[in-house]
Amino acid sequence: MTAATVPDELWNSVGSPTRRRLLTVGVEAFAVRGFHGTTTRDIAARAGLSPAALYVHYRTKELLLFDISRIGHTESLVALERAGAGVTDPVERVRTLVAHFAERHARHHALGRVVHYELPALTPEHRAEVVVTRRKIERVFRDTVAAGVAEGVFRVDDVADAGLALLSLSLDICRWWGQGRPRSPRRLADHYANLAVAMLGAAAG
Amino acid sequence: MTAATVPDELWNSVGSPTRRRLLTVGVEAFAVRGFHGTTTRDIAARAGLSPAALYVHYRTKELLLFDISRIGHTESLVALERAGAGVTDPVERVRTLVAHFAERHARHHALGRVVHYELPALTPEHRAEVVVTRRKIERVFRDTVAAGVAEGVFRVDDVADAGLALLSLSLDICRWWGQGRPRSPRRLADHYANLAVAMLGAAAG
DNA sequence: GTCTATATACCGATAGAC
DNA sequence: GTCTATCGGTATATAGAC
Repeated sequence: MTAATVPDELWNSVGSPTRRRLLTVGVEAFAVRGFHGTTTRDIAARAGLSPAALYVHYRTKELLLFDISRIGHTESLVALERAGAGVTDPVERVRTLVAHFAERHARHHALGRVVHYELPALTPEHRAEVVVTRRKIERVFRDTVAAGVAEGVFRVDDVADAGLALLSLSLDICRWWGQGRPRSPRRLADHYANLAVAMLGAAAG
Repeated sequence: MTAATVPDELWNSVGSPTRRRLLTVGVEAFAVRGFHGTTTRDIAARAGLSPAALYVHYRTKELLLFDISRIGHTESLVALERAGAGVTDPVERVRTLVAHFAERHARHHALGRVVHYELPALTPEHRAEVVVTRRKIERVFRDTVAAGVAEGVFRVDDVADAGLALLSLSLDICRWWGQGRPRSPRRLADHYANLAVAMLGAAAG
């Protein structure tokens, strides 16, 4: 229930099946015990390998975390941009982006915990690389708020704060999901989309 | 900048000065490196003690985390109830609660990261104990939403979801605070209070 | 209550055979 | 690419003097 299955489609860009299995069990382990609390022996055992076999695919434990984080961030940004493609009306765009991001963080809450909470465990260089993608995700939300304000359909005190608020709303789902609060990801996403639109001062049309 | 100072007032209920110092440096260390990534040697060194002296005050590393988590949760609930005491109008109550919780998670973002993200590192018994307090905090927000809906001043799809949304909005601040986004905690809290009230379908009076 | 010294266990990573 | 065996380092926690 708390330990969710990680969908294999996330690793479509990864050719090796063993690497895909390591990415999946890595997410499951890191999400529950954290990066430092997970042993390479545990990861290997979950993947059905000996402790040594891991190092053929990832030279260090941190490189496995980096691969998870890098792919997780990139796929998230690509999916977000695809969801919002062609949606120009600010109200509809906020509704679409928040619903997509919320549903994603409900369905992939284990991956969410790893990419959002294990960031400090990355080397400074690797962290800097994924932070670039994080900033792009934030900008998608902030630019949409700014566009709505410019068109006069949104009314907020501060565009940057409101953008972060949209992000927090959807992202924090990965923290509490699966702790005795059974919900439909789709319904939750719809509710949050409505909350988001209202939050920005637009009519709840 | 990222490593914030932890205010000593948080540990007013703790008599021993050495314990207070251990609680403070424990928060600082756990917030950055996580529970499993922090060594007892590091905690002891930060407190100006030998590695062995820690065990006079806390029999295990987990008991230090538990003390931080227990006090952090209790103080948070007490402060929240005090902030909302006497505020009965649902709109003003939401504004007050969200502003308080948001400002707290900005000022005490290190403590927030420990109590919210290191929960799985507690023993099942200790985790169960702090979860009781967490549920009470959630109920403060949810009950306020429910009251506003009953009075007809709020309009939401689902009371529980809206309550969690208020919580997410304020709580997630501790995740992104101090990462190159300088802000005034008070101003941010005011902005978020306005967003929260609007989110629930009330007039932004 | 603090120290130095250390027991005991485990961790990340490597060596070398197959 | 996987295995068994293991190195070297470090972790939590304890023993015993002061």
